[in-house]
Amino acid sequence: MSRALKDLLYEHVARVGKALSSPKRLELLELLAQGEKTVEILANEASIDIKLASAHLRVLKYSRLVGSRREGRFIIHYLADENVATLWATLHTVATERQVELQVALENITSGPERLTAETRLSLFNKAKQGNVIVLDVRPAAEYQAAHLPYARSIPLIELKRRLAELPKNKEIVAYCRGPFCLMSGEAVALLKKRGYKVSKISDGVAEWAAAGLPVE
Amino acid sequence: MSRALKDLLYEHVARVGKALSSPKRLELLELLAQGEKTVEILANEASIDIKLASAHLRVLKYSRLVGSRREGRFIIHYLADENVATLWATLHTVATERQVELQVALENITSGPERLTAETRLSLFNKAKQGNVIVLDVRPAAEYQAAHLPYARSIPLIELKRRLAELPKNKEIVAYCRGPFCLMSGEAVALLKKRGYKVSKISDGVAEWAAAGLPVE
DNA sequence: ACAATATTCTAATAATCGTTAGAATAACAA
DNA sequence: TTGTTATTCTAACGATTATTAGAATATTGT
Repeated sequence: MSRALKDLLYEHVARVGKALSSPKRLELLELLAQGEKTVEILANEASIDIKLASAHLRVLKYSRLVGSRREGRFIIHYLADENVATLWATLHTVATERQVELQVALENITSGPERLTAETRLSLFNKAKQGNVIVLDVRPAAEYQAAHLPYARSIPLIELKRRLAELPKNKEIVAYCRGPFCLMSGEAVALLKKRGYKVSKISDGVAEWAAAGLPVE
Repeated sequence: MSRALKDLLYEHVARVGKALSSPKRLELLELLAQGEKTVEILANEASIDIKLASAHLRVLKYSRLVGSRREGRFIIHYLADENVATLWATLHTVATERQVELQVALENITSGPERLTAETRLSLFNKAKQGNVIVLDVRPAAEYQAAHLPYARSIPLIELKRRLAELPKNKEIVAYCRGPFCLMSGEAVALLKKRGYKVSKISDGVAEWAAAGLPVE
């Protein structure tokens, strides 16, 4: 009967939904959207036990959102394709739009109500192209190498203090990191502002940027 | 500490993920994407008990994907906004792309490998505009009224057999229903083909059509 | 062959979720 | 007021999931 078929179809989609139903798994997905990683790195970044990270990755693999391959002694995990990053971006966008509590919580990170529009993104892209603004990627170097915003320059947050000389004080700087839930760009802005730089931040990461239809490098 | 804040943020997004983690809730979401409905209608369409539908709706309301209002004796449930329908479309698209099992199961519905492309949609839109093709909406009349594809004509599947005279045999007919998981357009095609009509179907529903950036009426 | 490393697999427990049945509520109709 | 209808709320059960600890596996280096 057709009911059994329908149930089967929704069952399969729900498998993906289940993968998205745990906070820790979402955090892992966001991390993987920055580039492929080992379990250890994922566990450290998400502040959880390696065994727990492995268990969550198993669910993500079962839903086919994440794949893995062995490389020597390490097992590398990665997003199955770019659409998975887009799904994550769509999900957190809808969540932010709909949940006032989430908006309130986000205000602790974003100084203003900085919802990026198509124009904001495009104008940033053009200013970066013409060299009128420095787009600053403060994520770890490996993530910058995997993918980054166009014309972006990499100075990881941990190295920022000792590499201040690389940044000019007269030019506008726009910092970004992993996405709207990442605190790194906020810390970078705080540091740079104290030192007198003209700096602001955007909430986009590469996933959000790409989901908006713009190119990444 | 920042870890607590991060946990809170992902927690809130996961609330939306949880809403998407049950097959029945997904089916309810798809039904609501066709237009607002009472619990009784939702329960009947999804083949579940009213109490169970009500319980699932409570989860959907908690995640803010669904809203409700009282109208006399009935309580009407509806999607919180169009982005929720887009989220559903994105979710089942990614699921279908990633899960071979789902693709196999879908082959029982779709005769061919009919992934709609931007060109397919646009060419259908233009042909419909010029009257070269009849776009046939076989969903219940109320859902057609809530929203339908541009230039579409409504003949609900139940009425199709007795309203055959309304359809010309020399013109191309393209049927659609609620989306890729809905069986109605398939049944309509089977019926019409047997009677000698030039008929095919598309897997899009209004949610998929709108998510692709095309207009609905 | 043997130890070390990175990670998964298995098992166990507590917490959460899906589902059902029965009581409660809110609007309407007699 | 009393009954009827549509729906939610509460309580309960078994099924599933998150998390942790310990054993097992695959690869590398000695």
